[in-house]
Amino acid sequence: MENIRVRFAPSPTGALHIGGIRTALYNYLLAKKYGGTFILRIEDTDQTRFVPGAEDYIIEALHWAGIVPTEGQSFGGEYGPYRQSDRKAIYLDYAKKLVENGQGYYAFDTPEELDAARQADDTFKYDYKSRARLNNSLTLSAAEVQQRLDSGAPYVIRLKVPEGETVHIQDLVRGEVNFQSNELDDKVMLKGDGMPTYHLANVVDDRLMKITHVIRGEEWLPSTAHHVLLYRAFGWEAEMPRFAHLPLILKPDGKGKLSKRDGTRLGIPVFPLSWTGETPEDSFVGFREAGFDPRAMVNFMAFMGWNPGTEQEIFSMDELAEAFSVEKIGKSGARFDIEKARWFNQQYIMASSEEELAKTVRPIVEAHGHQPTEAYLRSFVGMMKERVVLFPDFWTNGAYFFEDFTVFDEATIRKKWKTDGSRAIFAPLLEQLDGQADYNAAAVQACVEGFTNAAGLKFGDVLPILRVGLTGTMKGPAVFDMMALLGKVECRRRMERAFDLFDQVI
RNA sequence: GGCCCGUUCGUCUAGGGGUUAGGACGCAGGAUUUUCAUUCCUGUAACACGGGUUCGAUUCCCGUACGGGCUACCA
Repeated sequence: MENIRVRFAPSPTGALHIGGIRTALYNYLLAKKYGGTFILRIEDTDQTRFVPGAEDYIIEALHWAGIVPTEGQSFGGEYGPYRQSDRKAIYLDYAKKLVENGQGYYAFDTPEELDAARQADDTFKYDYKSRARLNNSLTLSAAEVQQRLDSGAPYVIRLKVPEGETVHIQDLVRGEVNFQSNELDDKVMLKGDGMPTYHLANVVDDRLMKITHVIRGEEWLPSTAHHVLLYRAFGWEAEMPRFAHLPLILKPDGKGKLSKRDGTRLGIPVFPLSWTGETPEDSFVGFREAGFDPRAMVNFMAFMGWNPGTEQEIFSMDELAEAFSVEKIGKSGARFDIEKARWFNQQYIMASSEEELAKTVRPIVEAHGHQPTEAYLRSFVGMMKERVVLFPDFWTNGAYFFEDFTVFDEATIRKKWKTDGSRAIFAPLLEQLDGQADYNAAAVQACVEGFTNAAGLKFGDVLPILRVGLTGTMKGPAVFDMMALLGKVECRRRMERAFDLFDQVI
């Protein structure tokens, strides 16, 4: 395959759903695999649904995910403009061409009239039958049509769907799909406000931008028949792009496709980035803010509906592009499973260097009022990285590296600490620890072992006291490693504070 | 309702006329770690149903059921 040109064409109506990210990803992967071009086109033809900030959101989300366009809105290129509202005149030309060729016609029926027709008959369709009795340039005289146009009366341009044909679609994912043209309605191509509908704009732009593959969600499959008819009407059918319709992403629970509401309802992210809408109901947390590594999100999304056919699970973007093929895209909907996403994230965190992790974790720690040295922070993330799933877990599970604990594991202390003697027993340990010239893990361990043996205790009597005394919890990295990082003075301070607490509380 | 698409463990999926139907997540148990996590081992669990075709269907065909999408001057 050569000169692959694919596009991701979202509508800026709000935050970009995770399904959109996957569509963008598959397009990107195909382009990357064959050295093609990945284009971002903004489909803002519905002025009533335009949401300020949505375009910026889309671009930022793509950058964050590493699915970066090589051409398109805000990325430049020779086939612009890439925002459909900036291409209005182009669509008008093509819509008129349709009328001139006899493949389209002007229609003057008002939305109210059409609503009424649907009210009267719920099977009403503006099609090859009904157009003969409706208000359009097929039924009106040429003079009357011209008069209406001249008077500035509102009109739309509709596609004149041919009668009695079978439209064949060769879908890369689904194989051959057929539609009877008699089932198809005469879709509006140019709206009353002069803007094109999705169908016209999409076909015209894909043609003008030399798109070779249309990879989009399954919801577009039914209207693809109209698109094929449109290519035919313009005489472009022979160079029509190839179609690939992706399976939908389904709700984690219940039935139906994943919706933005599922995120809030289940407390899981279904958007790449957080979005603040006008109301709390229209505001959502993103994968980024929830603490996901974008590489993990991408890896996870890649596997929703596609599989390399091998047993490898962890893929970098480069590996994904290498292994990707449209033929391996599945046909059935994939249920969104946040547990799997969490597993991927854990894998990526464990595989990350301390340097990388420190960079991500620093802002989290600083948000809690601490400015650790880089060395300290790196040791910290190194010790914690096998014990976290999401980035915020570093703080949630490891705050004691930076400040005193406020609650501690009382159950363990009750078992191991005696108010009438433990303090005296452990006092020598504190002294011996203070005597360590080099407070490294091995030295501290040797010291603790020496104390344990001399006191006739078992490791199991001493370690929990140290661990809970230092951190408040029984969960965490190796005690001696933590002690070495905390340092002699801090350990002594913490133990004395803990002994006081133990005596008070137990 | 009409048109279109789909259906392998709870989930993501591999596979494909004759297989012990494979992997991953999750869950359960065990080993290691005198913590937790990691790691390793083991277990759990699936071809929607009914007819064909065939020596043989989970795999091919047709139905049914179920699920989904579309059916706007929204994308």
